Amino acid sequence: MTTSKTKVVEPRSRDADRSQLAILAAARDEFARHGLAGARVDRIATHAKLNKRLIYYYFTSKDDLFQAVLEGTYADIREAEKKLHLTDLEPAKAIRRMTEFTWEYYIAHPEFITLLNSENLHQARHLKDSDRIREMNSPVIQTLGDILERGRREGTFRGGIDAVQLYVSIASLSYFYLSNSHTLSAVFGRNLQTKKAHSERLSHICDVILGYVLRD
Amino acid sequence: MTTSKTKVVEPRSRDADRSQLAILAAARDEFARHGLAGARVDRIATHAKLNKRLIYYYFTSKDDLFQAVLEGTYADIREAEKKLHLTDLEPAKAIRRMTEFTWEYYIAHPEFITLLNSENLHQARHLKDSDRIREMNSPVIQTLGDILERGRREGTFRGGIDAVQLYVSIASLSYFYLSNSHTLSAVFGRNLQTKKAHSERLSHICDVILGYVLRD
DNA sequence: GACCTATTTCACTAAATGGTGAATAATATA
DNA sequence: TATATTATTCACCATTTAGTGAAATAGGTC
Repeated sequence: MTTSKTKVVEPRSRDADRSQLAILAAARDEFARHGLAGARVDRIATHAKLNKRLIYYYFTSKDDLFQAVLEGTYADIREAEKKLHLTDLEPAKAIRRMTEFTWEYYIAHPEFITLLNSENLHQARHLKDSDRIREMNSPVIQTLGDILERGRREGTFRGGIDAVQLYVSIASLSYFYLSNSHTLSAVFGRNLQTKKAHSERLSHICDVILGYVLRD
Repeated sequence: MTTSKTKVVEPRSRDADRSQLAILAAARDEFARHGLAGARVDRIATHAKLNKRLIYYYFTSKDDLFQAVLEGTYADIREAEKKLHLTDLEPAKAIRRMTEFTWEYYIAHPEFITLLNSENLHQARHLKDSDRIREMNSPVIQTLGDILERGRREGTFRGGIDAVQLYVSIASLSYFYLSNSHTLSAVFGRNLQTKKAHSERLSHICDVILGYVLRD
């Protein structure tokens, strides 16, 4: 219940949280577009509609800001992963669901890919420095292990599959295609970013993953 | 047969070809290490042991130099691909050979990965501008199509496999692992760059690809 | 040996860039 | 209402960076 004064409806002119979020959003976009070295702090300030000095007030340095952006990006994907209820599904369905989720997440969050590429160019320096990220261990590996075990007992899955290897492979097949779509499109002379190409790719990926996991 | 004068052993003090090659080598290293925006022209000059002005004399601009580096990088992999004689092998062996080649090429040429990542960050701008690269079409897709057809006729391969999709998948499984090994190692708390981890990965990749290609 | 041209060095610049000290204004607090 | 604190603006700087004009020099050619 707010008072009837008009002031209340208007956004506060000072709001530390809002400012930080605006900086983080603008920074995520800028780093995703241009990489760490190519990103411009001035441009981040402009897009956040805030004074550049504030960026240093809240985030100390360009590198620290990049780290904060990475932390947010990891927090987001971990959050999305938690909403997958793979345990409810039968093994083959669960693997398919997980594969489709991965594809769709990368499609919906292209900045995730370029940010990770940047971080790997820098040898995961910021990630290693971040306690927050290291504490956010993915629940997916554990779940995937359970599903594989379940499928093997049922007799539908082949045995001896390492959950980490499979997880990396599922990610690979989507990530590489989307990350390198520009060069691949140019080299193959065929646009890989159409709706049709996307659905063909996802279908192929599911065939590869299930073809591997399912017993002959 | 050279004369006995000591002078002959010493390198020529002026040699345009040698200078260009030295610049290209230093540039490839610098771009691979730091990306396009992070690369420093001064550093390239220092490492090439040549005056910076020469870089602009031969390559006009930083972007043009990057394009030249990309051209060289693509020329190299195309050259290596040509040496694969996949047609001599039976289908399953050929697919395995191709998969192992891809893995080993990326291992031996880590700069290939970071350069491609940079180029994709820039939406393949330089590649699209380069007639040289667009003329270098990979023979591998054609060969792969032939192998798939052969395997299907023999009855060992499943039908309906698209050569481009398969090619991309083979590349994906190696590329993603190596490109993202820093963040993956940190997240999983396990070093993915050991000799053992490498051989386990390659073995898994072959299982996935052959599991998909071979008929049940 | 003179001359020409391709190659290389030198000295320099304009603009951009990450970063900062200090003043100022809004808000919370007493 | 006075005061302390937090958030924001302003003006500024030292360096770095891609890029360049012009002079010098080496080596082949006549």
